[in-house]
Amino acid sequence: MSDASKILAEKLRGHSLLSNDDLAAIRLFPYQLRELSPNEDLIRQGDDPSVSVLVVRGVVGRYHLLENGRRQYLSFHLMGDLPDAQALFLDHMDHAVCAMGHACVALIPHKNLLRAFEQRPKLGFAVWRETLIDAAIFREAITNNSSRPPLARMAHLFCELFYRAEASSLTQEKTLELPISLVQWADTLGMRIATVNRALALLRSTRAMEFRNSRLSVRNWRRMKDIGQFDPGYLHLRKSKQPSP
Amino acid sequence: MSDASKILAEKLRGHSLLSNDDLAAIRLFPYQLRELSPNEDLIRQGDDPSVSVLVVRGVVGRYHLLENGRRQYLSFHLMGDLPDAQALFLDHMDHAVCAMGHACVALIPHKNLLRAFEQRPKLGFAVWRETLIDAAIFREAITNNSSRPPLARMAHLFCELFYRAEASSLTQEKTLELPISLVQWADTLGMRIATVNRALALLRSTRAMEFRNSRLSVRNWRRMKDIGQFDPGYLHLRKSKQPSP
DNA sequence: CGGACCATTGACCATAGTCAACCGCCGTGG
DNA sequence: CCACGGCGGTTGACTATGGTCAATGGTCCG
Repeated sequence: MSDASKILAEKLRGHSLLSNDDLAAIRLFPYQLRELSPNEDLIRQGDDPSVSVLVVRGVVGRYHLLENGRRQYLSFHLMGDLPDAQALFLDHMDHAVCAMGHACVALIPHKNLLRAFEQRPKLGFAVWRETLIDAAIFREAITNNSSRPPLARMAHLFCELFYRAEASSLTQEKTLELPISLVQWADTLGMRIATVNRALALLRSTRAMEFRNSRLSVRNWRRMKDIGQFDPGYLHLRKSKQPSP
Repeated sequence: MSDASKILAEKLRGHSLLSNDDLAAIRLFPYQLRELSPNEDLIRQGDDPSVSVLVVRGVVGRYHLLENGRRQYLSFHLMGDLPDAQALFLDHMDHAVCAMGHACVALIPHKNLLRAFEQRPKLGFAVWRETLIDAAIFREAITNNSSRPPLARMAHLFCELFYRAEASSLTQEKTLELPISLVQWADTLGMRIATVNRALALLRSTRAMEFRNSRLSVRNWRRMKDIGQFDPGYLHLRKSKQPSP
């Protein structure tokens, strides 16, 4: 089984039960690998891509471009994520997708995915579920950015990213590589760089976690969860209910 | 064709092309009507519903319950919306669904929906698309609440609701019934009731729009769009591309 | 009639935004 | 080789915006 197929299969198996036939169908998807430089745009607002993106390595982000030229980052994606699955069924991108640091993605043609979903509805349901988890993450971001003070807001986002990374075995020694600058955290959380910096300093002083040199280190997960008021339920990472019509 | 089926079909036809067989399948969905009082919870956080909700009349909202007991409203839904479609594939609700004013919903069993989606993938794709538009609305809410000042933030939300209502022919004489109190607007936009009130007063003074007695009246759509920096692209309300595998 | 809830307004204050200066690092080019 | 410039991060001082609190009035309903 090729690399990208294995990554996709692993990801979907994180929440969905797939039959051997489903796995075989995944194995048949053709794809093309693409290396990305830091900050490189993969898809722009308004595009209508004909391939889907699977993150193979690194971190990919999605963002809205604002009238004043600034960005609002919407989400970050790690290995196994499908950051633009919605393009399968929507005719233009309402946001852009870019690489945060160096990254590698696999591009899978829409037509192969769609054909597989028609023939194997359960496989489609698994990807559908993936897009629904995506939406749950957006909902949490609304709440995070709208109703938590700066410290908790940063902590919550760190908790989420770390938790998701652990679920995909992407952490090493309680640290996670996140090539995201303070300006970018600011443009994610709806704060200013100064506030981000002060929040980071405060977090460091709690000894719960530390972000430095593009690495997030977790020192005390329990305390970190408390500070961020983090409850991972919304990530729906256990096996979810399977449709049994 | 029964009422609820007609409403659902109309909604899906707003963005998807459906065959006569697809429409026939929709007509076969059994459902139960339920009347809701203002503020009545329909689904609670943590529930695992076995029926899907279709809004038939009134306004329905979704919200996160916060640690401090306050609410963060995530979205509002008008006639034709499926405010909990994600429950089809996720095993517990990460948020609650409630009626904002008096409302009426149709409850459709998951098992009928899922069986139809297996037999008629295109029908499933249409509902999938619906959930993807939902996600696009969440993304816009992130941006709205995180990076627009109070005045623009209110205006943007009003624009979105009015635009969606017009698309479903739910406005009368440029006004829209929205049984949502100032506290609830505040809990939606991440502001305080005082700020909401001042923003509303300011909006009134622009003569672009007015919200009073649960009614939103649009006086000057062009100016309103400008104030809210509103671009309806993210609502994906034209016919979207159809899968042709 | 009394109480609850919603809307409105004013005065005060705290928080985060703004602005500016500075540091360290790195890559480039003289 | 070093000088330079740019970028990312850090910090301090000031300020403006929006949050807090309190008081008032209106309306609906029991």
